[in-house]
Amino acid sequence: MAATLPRNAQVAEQFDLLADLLELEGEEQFRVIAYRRAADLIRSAAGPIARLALDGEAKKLPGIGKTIESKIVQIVDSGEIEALTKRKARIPSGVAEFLRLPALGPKTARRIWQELGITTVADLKRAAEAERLRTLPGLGAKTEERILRALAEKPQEKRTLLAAALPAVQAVVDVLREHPASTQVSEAGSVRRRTETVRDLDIIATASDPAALTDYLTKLRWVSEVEAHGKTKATVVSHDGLRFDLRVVPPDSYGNLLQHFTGSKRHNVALREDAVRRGLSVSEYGVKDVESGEVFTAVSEEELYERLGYQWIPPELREGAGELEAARRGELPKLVEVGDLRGDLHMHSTWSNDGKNTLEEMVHAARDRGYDYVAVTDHAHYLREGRFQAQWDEIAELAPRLEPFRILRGVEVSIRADGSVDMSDDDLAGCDWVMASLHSAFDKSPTERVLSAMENPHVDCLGHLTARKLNRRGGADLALDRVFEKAVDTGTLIEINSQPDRLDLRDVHARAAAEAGVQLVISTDSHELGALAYMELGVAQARRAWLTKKQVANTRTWRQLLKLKKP
DNA sequence: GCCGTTTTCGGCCCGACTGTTTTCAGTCG
Repeated sequence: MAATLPRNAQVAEQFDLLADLLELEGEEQFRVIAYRRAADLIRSAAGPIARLALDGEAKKLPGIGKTIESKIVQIVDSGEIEALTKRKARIPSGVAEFLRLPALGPKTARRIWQELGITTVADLKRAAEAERLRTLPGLGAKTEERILRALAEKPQEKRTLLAAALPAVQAVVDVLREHPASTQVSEAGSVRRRTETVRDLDIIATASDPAALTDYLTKLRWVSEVEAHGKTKATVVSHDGLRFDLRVVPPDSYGNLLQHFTGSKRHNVALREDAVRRGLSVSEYGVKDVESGEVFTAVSEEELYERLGYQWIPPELREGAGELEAARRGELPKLVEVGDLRGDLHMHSTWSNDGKNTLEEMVHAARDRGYDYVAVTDHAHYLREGRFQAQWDEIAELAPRLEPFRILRGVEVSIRADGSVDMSDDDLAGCDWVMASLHSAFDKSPTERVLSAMENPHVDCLGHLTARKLNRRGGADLALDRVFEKAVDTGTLIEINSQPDRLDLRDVHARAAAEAGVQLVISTDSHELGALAYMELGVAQARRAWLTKKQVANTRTWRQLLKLKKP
């Protein structure tokens, strides 16, 4: 039974498709939005939504009511929402694909289907080429052109990793700040919220001479393409393919605009809905009192949130996931910061074949970052036949010279297909710190293997739990709620891995883990000196997960941490 | 379809841009 529960992603996909099809049928907009919202919510839920629905608990989530809950149960029972099955029979599958094309919304897609009888993307292309779309009133040459251009483009470029976006946007912000015309410059958008990947990089500024600033951006050396260039707005693409969007705004509503362009969309919608209930209308230009017509503008975000009755909300929390309610009550958590970390507990050296720097170099670099301790966690399979003892000898020789900084004897073991780990109990018993990770066979009962690894009394922490790789693979299908429960029972810690393409646990899962009572560790899994700085990414992820210093084990001294972990 | 410090009915975020139009619907973020 439990093994066959549909994944949240599959459930969400059905609701999204149902929303598309209803929209094509001209269904009322708010029903459609309700399904899309539910899909969104389900996709980011940590536990299996199907189990909640079966228990009648799903409708307690905001945005899911009796109807949607019963539709989730239909998916469990018969594999598909009944209403979806019905509509799939009525609407050709190709028509829903039209909606993915720019400038093609449901109204237009429906007319193309019903009035021209076009039901596949291939036919749509042919019709556009034959200039047949413009026979419909309201459609013209430009629309045909746009459709053809979109179809010619390569499908779905990859999203930019935060690790690439962050230094790039910071560099551009710095450059713009130096320009004499600029007064205030800030990153905005998803990069400011520190989402794990971003599509484009938003920057907001105020300036004495806005046109001079947008002009300056378009003429910077590294700009390869100028997509838009006006007096208050410019979009440029860099040689490495990053898209920057600069908006220059009036100084007296800088707070309103920074808030608006930081998003997220979900956060802004929730904020505005809440404002409407209080007789206020919020836009990027100001807060209007509907009754008196008075408009309040804010020079800072702090002012704006205060006017609306909230604590200032850190950008990392602005995802419409309960932050407004918490901020209204003044109960936002004090989020963990990079400076809180006392040590890095996942790091490789040349003792692992894929490590680029020696143990000595890595350890020195960790100490230079100001940590109190570091765990050397090379891969177990490179430490056979005396090599483990040899590594310990090196550590023993090095350690006294660095005191009081502490080098921990660690190891990263792999969780095998049978749930055992690839190092003997004797060797493990000599370690200060043991990480256990999935490295292969991700589809072979991953949950049971992870649960079994946690039963091992030597395993202190799970590394990169789902083993996902951003832009490459989705990660193991784990029953995370069971994993978190077992982690609490056994006293096993769970890592937030800071590698740019891992960031695993992801934000919503880390939040669920902490809420379940799991202690988390933020570590870098460094294979070279420069990677130690990835701690910033892991911390950003932790902040998106609402984590406080207390919920992150390696904000403690090693002595304190010893009391938390398995004996 | 969801939801409730006016409401179990009647609301549901806001504005810009675009293309095709003579005043706006559709799409997008």
